Amino acid sequence: METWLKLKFSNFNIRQIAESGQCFRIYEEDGIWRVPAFGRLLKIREMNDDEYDFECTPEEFNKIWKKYFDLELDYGEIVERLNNSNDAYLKKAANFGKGIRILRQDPLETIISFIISQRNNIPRIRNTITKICGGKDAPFPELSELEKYDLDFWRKMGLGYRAEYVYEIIKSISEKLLDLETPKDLKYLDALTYLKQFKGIGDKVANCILLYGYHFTQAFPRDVWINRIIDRQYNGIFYNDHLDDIAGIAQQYMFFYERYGVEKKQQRVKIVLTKI
DNA sequence: CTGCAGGCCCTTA
DNA sequence: TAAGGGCCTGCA
Repeated sequence: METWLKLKFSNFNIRQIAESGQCFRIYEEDGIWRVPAFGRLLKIREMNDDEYDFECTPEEFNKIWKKYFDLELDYGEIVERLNNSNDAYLKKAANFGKGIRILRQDPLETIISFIISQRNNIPRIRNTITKICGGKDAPFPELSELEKYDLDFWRKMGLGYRAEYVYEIIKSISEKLLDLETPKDLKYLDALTYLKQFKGIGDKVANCILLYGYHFTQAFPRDVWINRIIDRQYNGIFYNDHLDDIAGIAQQYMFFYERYGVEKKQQRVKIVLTKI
C-alpha cells in the first residue's frame, strides 16, 4: 500500500539537507531517505534533478512536509541575493549548497538534540539520539515520556555531563518555567536571552534552537566550523548583521561548504598521512 | 596512552 | 568583557 507522490522542487536536495548539520535523524538506506519527524516516518526516493517521490498522500504533504521542508520560501532568491553580494566566499558556498533548506523542526526535539551536540561529535550525537528514541525510525519521545526519566536514565544514554542539563531543562519545561511557545512571541534577541537563561544553553546552542526549531532565520550559530571559516576567510572578523534575515541560511551554506566543499582537500591529506 | 569532538559553566582579573 | 580550566564519553 505504498503511495508515492511525485514532486518537483527547486532548491531542494535531501542529501544536502541531511548533511548540513541541522538535524541528526535523517538517513539513507537502500536508496531511500528516511525522515522521522512529527511522529511520522517519511520515506523519500530521489528521482532526477529536483524530482522526488514522497511516500505520503497529497494531504499529508500539504499539511506536514511542505512546512517542515520550508517549501514556501524561495531559496532561489536567497542564493541569488548572495550571488549579488561582494562576498566571494559566500557566493561559492551558496552555489555549492543551493539545495539546502532550513527545516522547521520540533522545538522540544531541537532543544534536547542541540544540548547533546555540545563538545560532541556527529556520529555519537546520532547514536545517542537514536538510543533515546529507541530506534532509528522511532519518533522522538513526547514531553510526557521525557519527564518520566530520571537523571540516571540520561547518564545511561551516554550524555555525560550534559545529562544534568537535559534533565533540568525537561523539568523546567514540565514546570512551565521554560515555555516552548514563548520564543514564538518574542523578537530574535529576546528569544535568545530567554533561552540562554537555562543552564546548558549557551550562545551557540540557543542560536541553533532558534534557527532550526523556531525558524528565526537571522540566528547565526557560531560553532568551531564557522569560526574556522571566519579565521581563514575573513581574518577572524565576520559581522552577520548585514545579512539580516538570511544570516542563518548563509551560515548553513558556509558550514556545508566547509565540510564538503573543495576546501576539504587539505583535511583529507592530513587524514591520509595520519593513517600511513 | 593522549587528544579531541558542531560548548558551556564558573572563576578570575 | 575576556581568558582559561574542567568536563562525560567514545573513538582514533
